[in-house]
Amino acid sequence: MNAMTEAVRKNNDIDAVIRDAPLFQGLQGREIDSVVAVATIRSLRRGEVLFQQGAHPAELYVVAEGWVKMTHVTQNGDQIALRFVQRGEHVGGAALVRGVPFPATAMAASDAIIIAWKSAFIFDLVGSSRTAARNALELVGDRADEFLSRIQELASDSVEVRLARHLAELVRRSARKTDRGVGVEFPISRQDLAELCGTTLFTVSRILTRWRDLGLVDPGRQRIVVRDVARLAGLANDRPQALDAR
Amino acid sequence: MNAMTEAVRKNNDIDAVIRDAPLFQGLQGREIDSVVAVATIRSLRRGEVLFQQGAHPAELYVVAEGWVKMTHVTQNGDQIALRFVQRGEHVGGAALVRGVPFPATAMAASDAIIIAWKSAFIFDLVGSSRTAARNALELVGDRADEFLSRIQELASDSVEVRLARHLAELVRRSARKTDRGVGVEFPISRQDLAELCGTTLFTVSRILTRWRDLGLVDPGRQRIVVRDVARLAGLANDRPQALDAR
DNA sequence: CGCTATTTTGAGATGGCTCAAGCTATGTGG
DNA sequence: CCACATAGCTTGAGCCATCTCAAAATAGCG
Repeated sequence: MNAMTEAVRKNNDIDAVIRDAPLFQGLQGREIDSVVAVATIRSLRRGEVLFQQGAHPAELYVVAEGWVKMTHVTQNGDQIALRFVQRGEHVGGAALVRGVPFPATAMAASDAIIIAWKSAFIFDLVGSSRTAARNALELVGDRADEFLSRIQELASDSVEVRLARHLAELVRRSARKTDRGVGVEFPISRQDLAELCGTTLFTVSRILTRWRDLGLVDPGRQRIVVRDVARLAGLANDRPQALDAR
Repeated sequence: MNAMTEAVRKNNDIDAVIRDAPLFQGLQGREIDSVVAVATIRSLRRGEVLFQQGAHPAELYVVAEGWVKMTHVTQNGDQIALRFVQRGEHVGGAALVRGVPFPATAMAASDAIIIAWKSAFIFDLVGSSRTAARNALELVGDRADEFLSRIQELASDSVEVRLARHLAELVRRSARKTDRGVGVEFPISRQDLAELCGTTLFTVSRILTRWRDLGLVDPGRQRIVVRDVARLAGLANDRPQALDAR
């Protein structure tokens, strides 16, 4: 594939991501065309920060390629990983449409490509399109739902169940499938998993070691492959018998 | 005060609550008048259920008098108290404007008066009024913020800090001030507090006993009076020295 | 090949949970 | 108006999941 066709493929690709983005669902004709027209692209290298917690949103973002980690820092200084955002999803979109500061910092978890729109353009859109306004409400609502399920977890599940659930979710959304199992497709550390589950990296490490001995996962340095998705999902649903030998 | 003037007072009162309700903020003239016109009133006795978790919202509610407890039941069967709703606040409003099932059950925590609107009317309003649409977004966004702060708490504060924070919040919103301190103005059990903090009634009981010995609170059967709001607030901000003797 | 970040493992401490038992307001029926 | 029933609360004892801190092992990377 030469440079030219590669560029064309990329454009089509980005076009598709834009048209499928949650905030733009259902937009028609001129509206969606103008959204595509004014989109800008930027690429991030792993570790680069897209925006900081507390900053005022100036742009709306969608991930076109790669993964972005959203981290919230509490008053006590503890880090919480709110979410890993993948291709097709908004980053910080709920804050932007509400006009409030970002509640978390967004950092590229892998090299990534981000699509961006100036906030003024988005405000116009949401103000003028009933469909976009409804999408904005849904976006924020989904965020609330997600938070509620985190509260449930923290209030009533063990660390092991929480880890199983988040890991199952990550591999469900990941495309890296091998004959040996399904891997998380970006580098993720024990610390990252700990922040996702509200625990410590030590506890995560111990649990992964146990799961490895049971043949559930194949953990590595910044890398995890789930060898038995079904059993992991069983654990995630708080069915301890998922750990029984087969 | 005779029955007639009492009825007039009540009406003015309810009128004021409606006009100040979050979803109706900023509505003008005919719009707000029609909102007032079609409002219906109902009263609940303590313990009565307004709606059940999982039900599809048929009406929008605002509390005109009393308190309503929102309880979410997890898959494991654990109860979580999401929030105690007071006069002027919506109950289940975020679910209604989103058109999703109620995430929690609403039960009167004291005798209460509720103002209600048919959901069709509210959908018309939110669909036709830009102001109401923006208010809906804010309502849902505030819910998300609230949930995020619960996640923070659960992930990084001790039970004692969480209890201090929720109790401080309750008395901040409560109007029952006496010379002996500030009381929560509706009956609230140890179990209720435990559900609010994600702990057990035993742990709550122990902490309250300790606080009583320190002169911080005056706990009773389904009743709590905070005698030193400032020290409690200090605890809530995770400053252990708040417990030092004075 | 050595440096450094990441991970594992160990040992010990502990906050909060569980369960059992007893206590005390409050309301109720006799 | 008393005695009893009951719901709510307290207290005790034991336990255990998880945290903390220290140290060693390992794996990439420059």
